[in-house]
Order: sequence, then C-alpha cells, then structure tokens
Amino acid sequence: MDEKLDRSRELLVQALGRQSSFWGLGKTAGEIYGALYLSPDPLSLENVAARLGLTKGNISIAVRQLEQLGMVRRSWQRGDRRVFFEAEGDFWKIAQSFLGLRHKPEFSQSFAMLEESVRLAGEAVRSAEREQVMERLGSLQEFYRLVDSTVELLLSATPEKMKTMMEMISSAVAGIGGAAERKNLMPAEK
Amino acid sequence: MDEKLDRSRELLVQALGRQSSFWGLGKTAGEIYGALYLSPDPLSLENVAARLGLTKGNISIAVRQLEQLGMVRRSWQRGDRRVFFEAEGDFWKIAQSFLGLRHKPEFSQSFAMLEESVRLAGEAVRSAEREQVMERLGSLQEFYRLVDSTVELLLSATPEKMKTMMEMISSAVAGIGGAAERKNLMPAEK
DNA sequence: TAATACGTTTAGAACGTATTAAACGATGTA
DNA sequence: TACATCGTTTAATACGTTCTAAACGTATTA
Repeated sequence: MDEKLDRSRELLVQALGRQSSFWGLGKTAGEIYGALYLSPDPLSLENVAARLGLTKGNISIAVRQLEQLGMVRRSWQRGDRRVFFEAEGDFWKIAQSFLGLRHKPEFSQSFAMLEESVRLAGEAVRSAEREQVMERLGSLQEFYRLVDSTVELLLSATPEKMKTMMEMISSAVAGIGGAAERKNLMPAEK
Repeated sequence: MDEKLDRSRELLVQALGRQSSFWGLGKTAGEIYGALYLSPDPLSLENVAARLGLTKGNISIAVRQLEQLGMVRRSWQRGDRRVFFEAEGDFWKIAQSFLGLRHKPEFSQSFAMLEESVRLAGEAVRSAEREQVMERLGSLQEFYRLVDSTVELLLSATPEKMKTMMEMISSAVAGIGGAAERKNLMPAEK
C-alpha cells in the first residue's frame, strides 16, 4: 500500500530524466540517477534495469557516464559479486564537476577558436571591414572572459562555498536587481 | 587578398556553431548567427544560405528560432522585397532571453514535477522508507529553490546590471573562493 | 571441470532531428 | 496577363544517437 510512494518516486525519476536530457546527458542517465537517489540502499545493475524497464547493457553504459561525472559511485558487498550503485547526494558537487568536465572543455575549445580568429583578423590587410570584424570579435572576447572568470571562480570554490556564494547572490536582489522584489520573485524561505 | 579575414570569419562561425549545438540550438543556428554577427550589413536569406552552403528552407527555419530568442532581427530595404537579417550584438541580452525562454520553462516543469512528487510522498503511509525519500526530495527542493532564485535574479536585472553583477562576482575571488588566486586562475585584465 | 551468474561489448534496429528538394503562395515587374 | 523573384511549407531523405538482443569474458559455485 505504498503505491503513493512509488508514484512519488516515478515522478521524480521522470523529472530528472527530463532535466538530464535537457542538459545533454541522455534521458536514461537522469532516470538512473533518480532511481538511485531515492533508493535507501545501493542498487544492482539488473535491479536498476528492471525498475526502468531497460536492458543491462544500456544501464552499464549510462552508469559509466554518471560515474565519470561523479554523480554515481559503485560499491560492493561481501559475498556478493554483483556491483551496486549509489547516487552522490551533494548537488553542488555534481554541479561543479558537470561544469568542469562538460562545460569548461567545450567552452575552452570555442574560446581558443575565437582567439585564433582574432589573430587571423589582426593579420588581414587594414580595411574598414577588418575594423568592423575586430571590434565585434573584441566584444565577444570580453564576454567570454567574464563568463570564464565566473566559471573558474565556481570551480575553484568548495561546494560549500559555492552554495554560500549562490545564497549571497540570491539575497542580494534589493541592492542590485531592483526589479526582483517588485515582481514578487524570490519569496523568502518558508 | 582578404583571405585572412575570411578565414577569421569562418573560424568564428565554426566556434559559434559548436557552442550553439552544445547549448541545444542546432549547429546551423549558431553558424547563421556567427555569419550575421560579423557581417557589416544585414544579409538576405539566400546570401546566408550561400555562405554556409545550406538551403533557403533550412535557413528560413533556423532563423526563426534565432528571432524568437532575440538573437537575430529582420529588416527591410526600400524597393527590395527581400528580407534581411542582422545579429543582436549584446550578449547579455541574448544570455538573458536564452535563460528565460529556454532554461526557465524546462526548469519550472521539472520543479513542478518535483513538488508533486513531494506531495505524493507526503500522502504515503508513514514508514522509514518514506522518511528517506522525503528527506532526499527535500534536499533536492532546496537546491532547486536556490538555483531558481539566482535565475530569477538574473532575469529581473537589466543586461547592464547583469554584466555588472558578473563582474562583481568575478572579482570577488579573494574574499570567497580562496583557492582561485592560488591556482593562478582569473588573471587580471590584460 | 562443468555450470551458473555476473558485467561488458557489439552489431543492428528504432527513433528523433536536421537537411534537402520541390511545390506553393504571395508580391512585384514586363 | 504572364513572368520572375521572394520566403515558407512539406514530404522525403540522410544522419546521428539511443536502445536492444545476443555474444562474450570472467569470476564463482558445485
């Protein structure tokens, strides 16, 4: 008679599957994470597969992604040669490793290309058009640099500090945003 | 003899195509934006298609996305019934509308599902397992709320304020991060 | 050793998305 | 009116990704 609890679980699994897919991990990865996150104890590969109605092979691959991102750990139990998985519960840790492992490299790649682009433009013959291009490339670079600084900041802080930072930012509305409280956004913790 | 300038352009187009794809817009959308961004004047549909080696129909669809995200505007010229496109140059504006139009709705959807999940768990029969679930759902909710506040803050600020905010954050390393300058991250503006 | 229970790998099927080519409607021009 | 030039829509195709089913290798048990 814990049908309600099952539906609760199922809904969260779907929610995380959705988010996961949105952020470029597969839907499955998010669902796996969700299942593990709500399970009282670690789950075996087959168990996860059964819950989500997927194949072992499928889970095997997806779970590796999750491990690499630090979202899932594997564990063992004496006298049982199965592998068990459990979810990392600290979302700040996860956000950080995701930022560092997924976004940062992709970002750096584009940034490098932008720099090369700037270099090439600098080597082109002087012309009004070249100035146009260089100016625009310059703005883009400035933007990139600022985003990059922020990313680095987030990456260099401990998860705890990261959380604190976000809290500071979130409560700084009055001083900076000015419109947030007028719109009745950001309600106080209830 | 502005081959260098062409290569510079091409490289930026590729960089933005890459980023665009990474962020869930098509590669094409980013490439279109890049082409427009570096062009001194607005480009016609066919012109863009020719530059990127794609079809009119393709561009027509992709450019609509970009318009909806506020990344591209269309313009006209007297005595010419062609439509021209030009890129929005303010990245803060773009980041904001992207956050609001793409991320926020998706985020809200998952958040609503999470809340429903919490509700269901609350209705389940009391048990150790239910407490487990509710506690985890609670942490997740807390995380979501904090992220949500931050998003709302960013959305409610003007692009200019948003930029200022980021600058403040980026220069606040010493006080908060503590590790960033040790790691020689965040070099000063050169 | 043989048999069983795992997790992983692989080739192929299924699926969704991006792209094309062609048709279409609308708008201007001879 | 006939014709040409646009942008858009549509049906078909190409492409990449995800998932499955089966084979495989390894470790454990009898």
